[in-house]
Amino acid sequence: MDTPTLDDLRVSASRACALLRVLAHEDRLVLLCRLAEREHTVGELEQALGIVQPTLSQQLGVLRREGLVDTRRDGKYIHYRIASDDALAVMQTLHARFCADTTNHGDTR
Amino acid sequence: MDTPTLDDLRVSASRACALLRVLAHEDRLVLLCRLAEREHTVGELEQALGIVQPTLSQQLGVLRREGLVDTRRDGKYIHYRIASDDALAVMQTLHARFCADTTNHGDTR
DNA sequence: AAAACAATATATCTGACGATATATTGTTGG
DNA sequence: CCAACAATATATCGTCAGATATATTGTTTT
Repeated sequence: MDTPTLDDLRVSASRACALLRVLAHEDRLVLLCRLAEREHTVGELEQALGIVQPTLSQQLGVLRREGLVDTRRDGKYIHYRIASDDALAVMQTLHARFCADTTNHGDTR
Repeated sequence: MDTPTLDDLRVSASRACALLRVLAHEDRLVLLCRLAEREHTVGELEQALGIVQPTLSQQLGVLRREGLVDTRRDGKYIHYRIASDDALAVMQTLHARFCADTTNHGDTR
């Protein structure tokens, strides 16, 4: 468990970076927050988050292509849910750090 | 501990997103990996990572301005170290997910 | 303490990528 | 076949990364 080779590090960093690039977008992050609770239809997300539908669809498309979410069609509606454990793990870390309990204002920075 | 208001969510997402944008860059990620072990001088980082000095200095500048690293001058050399617990927490999550022990190839995706 | 040298930082420019908005097309249910 | 919902295509625009040149800061030697 010592320092990895530069190549190994680069390979891991490249993969991690690909995930981070998808997460580093406020709309997508908020979408994933909601989806982390439970699955949602596009219409629900649109209403809950106030994102206009085409924008929403594009960002959902990014999440789909990158494998962070999966879809399920139920008649007219399409339900989205989180599909990536990696993404979920990062989301949980972020939640603990940035959405922590507002009663506890310990500034651990 | 139920669903936050949209405003709260947006505020948290905005802050988290700011961190993610800084992390979502392969060179910066690799830099932070090395700095997570111990502090390093610019010259050490340059040699260890094969990044040309001006590029390195620019990325270190980003990390500094965003408060992810801190510096200490020792004569001719400037030592960099990680300064943000938030960044460190995300780095640890990423390490566990993407740099896991190569002997254990469990694909938990 | 001044000159020469080494380490680090900054400025400027160019090219490429990513985001947004608008328009259009596809699909489902009645 | 019409209305509502969702996805996609396209054009425009801004932002960011990388390269080169240059500036700044500190150290060492005399």
